[in-house]
Amino acid sequence: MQNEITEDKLFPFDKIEPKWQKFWRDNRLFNVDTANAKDKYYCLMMFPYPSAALHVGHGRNYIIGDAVARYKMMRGYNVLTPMGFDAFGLPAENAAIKSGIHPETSTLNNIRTMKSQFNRWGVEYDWDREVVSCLPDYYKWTQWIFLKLYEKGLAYKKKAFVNWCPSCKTVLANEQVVDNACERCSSEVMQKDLEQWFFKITAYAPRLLKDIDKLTEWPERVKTMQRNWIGISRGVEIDFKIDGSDEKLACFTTRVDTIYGATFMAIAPEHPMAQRLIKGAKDELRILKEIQKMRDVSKIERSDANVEKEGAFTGRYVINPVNGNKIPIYVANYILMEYGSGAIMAVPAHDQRDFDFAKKYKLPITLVIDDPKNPLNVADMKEAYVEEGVMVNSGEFNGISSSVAMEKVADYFEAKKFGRRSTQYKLRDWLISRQRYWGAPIPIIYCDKCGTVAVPEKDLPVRLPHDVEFRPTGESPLKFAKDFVSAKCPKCGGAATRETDTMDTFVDSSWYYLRYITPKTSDRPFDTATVDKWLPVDQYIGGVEHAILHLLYSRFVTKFLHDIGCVGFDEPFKNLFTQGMITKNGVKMSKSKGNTVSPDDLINEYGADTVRLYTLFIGPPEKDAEWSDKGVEGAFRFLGRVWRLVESVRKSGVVPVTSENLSKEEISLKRKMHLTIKKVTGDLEGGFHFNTVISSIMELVNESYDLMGKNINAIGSAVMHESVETIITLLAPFVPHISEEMWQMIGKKNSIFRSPWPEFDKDAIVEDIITIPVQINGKLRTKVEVPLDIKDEALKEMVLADPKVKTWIGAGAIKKFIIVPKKLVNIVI
RNA sequence: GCCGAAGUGGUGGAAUGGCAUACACGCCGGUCUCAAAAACCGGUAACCUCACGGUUGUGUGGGUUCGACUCCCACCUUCGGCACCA
Repeated sequence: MQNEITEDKLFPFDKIEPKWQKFWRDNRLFNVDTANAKDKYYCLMMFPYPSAALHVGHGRNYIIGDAVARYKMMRGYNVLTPMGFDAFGLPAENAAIKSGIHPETSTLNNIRTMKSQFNRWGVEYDWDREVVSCLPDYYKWTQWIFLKLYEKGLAYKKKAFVNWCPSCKTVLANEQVVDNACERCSSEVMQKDLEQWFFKITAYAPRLLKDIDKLTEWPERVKTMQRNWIGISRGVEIDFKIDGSDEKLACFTTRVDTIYGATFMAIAPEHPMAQRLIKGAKDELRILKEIQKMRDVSKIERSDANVEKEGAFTGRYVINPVNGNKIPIYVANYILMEYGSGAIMAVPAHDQRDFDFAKKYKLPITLVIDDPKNPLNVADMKEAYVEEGVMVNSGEFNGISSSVAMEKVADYFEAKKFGRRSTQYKLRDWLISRQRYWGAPIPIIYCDKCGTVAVPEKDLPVRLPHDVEFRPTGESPLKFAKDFVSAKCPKCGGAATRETDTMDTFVDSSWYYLRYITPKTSDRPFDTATVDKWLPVDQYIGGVEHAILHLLYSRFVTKFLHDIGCVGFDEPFKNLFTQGMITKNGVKMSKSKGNTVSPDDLINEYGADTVRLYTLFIGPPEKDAEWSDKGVEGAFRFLGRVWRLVESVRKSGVVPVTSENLSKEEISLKRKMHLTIKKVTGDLEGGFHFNTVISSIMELVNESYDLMGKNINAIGSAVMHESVETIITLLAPFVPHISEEMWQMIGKKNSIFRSPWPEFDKDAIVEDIITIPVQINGKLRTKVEVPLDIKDEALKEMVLADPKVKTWIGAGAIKKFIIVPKKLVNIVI
């Protein structure tokens, strides 16, 4: 690959890189004293699951983070950039079932491998703060958070239909089900009626939604996803009196304006009143069977919009409060028990689902909102009219627009006490139980006498036993660990048993960013004062795949900790950056697709700086990008070019300090240099535009070469020395090893990361003579060179005297003469 | 269906009301060399023209403006999220 002749043209990355990696570590460049540091900057990357080997696609996240951290360091901040491992979870356990290697062993091995990969990338962290979620000194505090939630009634156990992955043999949170399939293994998810632990995240739904507005520095798409997931609906909850009973049936509607058009009621098959309503009906048994049939279909299957609507008449009626009409009550498969009150008023004329149902069961359809443009006729309607319109058949509300009626009817309902305004959310409580081994045990004890008892804080952690048969059976493997299960009741001291489910790993990852601040505290999860000093996180960087799960759960846990006085802020992440993924052959890089590119091979061939530079140059970092091996070579060539430039300038000898009497070319290079500083700094401050940052540094390198080509004596000039120094400094955050080395080559003693970022000089950017494009009727025709401070009149005269302009104008009359100062001239003829 | 993001050379992309295609990849040519590689220099949107130069051109169709990749309206396509949520 590298023959003798080319050898000396390259830069010796294989020597440079280990040298500086050691230097940074020996000099503790990335270690921060969180208690005393001023001008803090908390740069956080989502901590990874420890997997066997990282590919260049994974690398993007860490390289971006490292570049940000190093840049902020050069801007004078005390940058905290910690790293840890989200170390509990299914893959290690599944691998263990296959290979027989204990999850702890494989996890800790993988962590070691990953750390050495970070090291080779030149990605540095404050390793004194490493957090590993599967170690007892960490999960002790995960359990502590559970206990605090339990204390406040926000962790509770209930029997519920839950998502069950038959392959992973565990339950899943709603957030972990994607297209009816397990997020992890893609098996089709089933429903099971199980008793499980939940966190009451729904209690925080209004705040989680409202505070999204505070997250001004989050990507819009992430905020939208969270809004959709929380899913707010405003409407009215109506109490319908059941005919022949004192009982009421509550239902939620967002379209109270259509109340006069309600022609039937529909309740979910699971509705608690269903059994009672049908009691005594003459074909009670048949109805019961039909309801049972609906319940037997899995909820997920049932919630598919394409499933045929099914229903059964209960034989009972409710009274419509506005007009006293008797409305039949149906049990229907399209009603979800979890949303609203599990019952709806059906308005077939103005809701497509109700329309379909009414057509099938031949129920009446009453039009109450008419289309002002094309008046409707029920007999001709092929689908529900769901738009706004004019109220008809609606008593005193006739004639007004439906949007106005929406409020008036709601007011009327509240005045008459028929119902009340209400807000509903789609968000469901967070199911945290898992019937698996490799997770944090839920700190609960069951006593025959005292019932469910929380493990006292002093007894934490509830240790995960090491030797357990963890083959998945559908029941928690811990159930079969006798020593683990048997416990003393903390209340009465009697024999009791432990909860054997473990916690969802998203609980572990919902608070790790707090632990980094004071990672060694052993009497509490973190020190509040220090955490309040460092958080919210200044910059969070990670993949968009966590837009809902991790980011929503972390926001919830932070708000909870805020409410119990453990932290002073209620949003954990001020700035969020979600990087795009790296594709190869058009698809996401992954081991299963067989299209991964190994960083190790590339680092051996080109060095880490080349891989880093290419990764940052590949495109806008928030967008997906296609990996190109040719592009890597281009990055490598560029670094070689910079290296040779620095070498030539260094060899040229002592720098003349004066920058007076500069040649025209030198002035031009100096201007370019200051423009580059301006552009690079602006592009970094205004977002992470690494691709344009690098291209503008390339331009400066090209111009420096141009000057050398034009004037060999320029190599030794002050301007050239300055330019080279600037190039090295601007490149440092991206290609740290070669930058440190070149920095030393030009005689600097300090680490470049303890040297200041360059400032641009306004005066050096100003040009005396500027080129002004001249347009005629908006089309570029020529350019004129004029002094910067030329007066409009003089400019006009000069432009009109230009022979090209004269030709173009010809005999035409000038209608307008537009001058954009220092930018452009446009003549309209 | 609803919400969000995007659409620019052969390729990745740059320019957010003022010179479209910076920078890089690829390709073509030159210098050096016995030769090659590397390096350095130059060219590279399409069409017309020997050339000078001109015309067209940022998904499509309209509009605003002296001037539009950029703003407005309508649409098409791709990607991502949500979806029987009353």
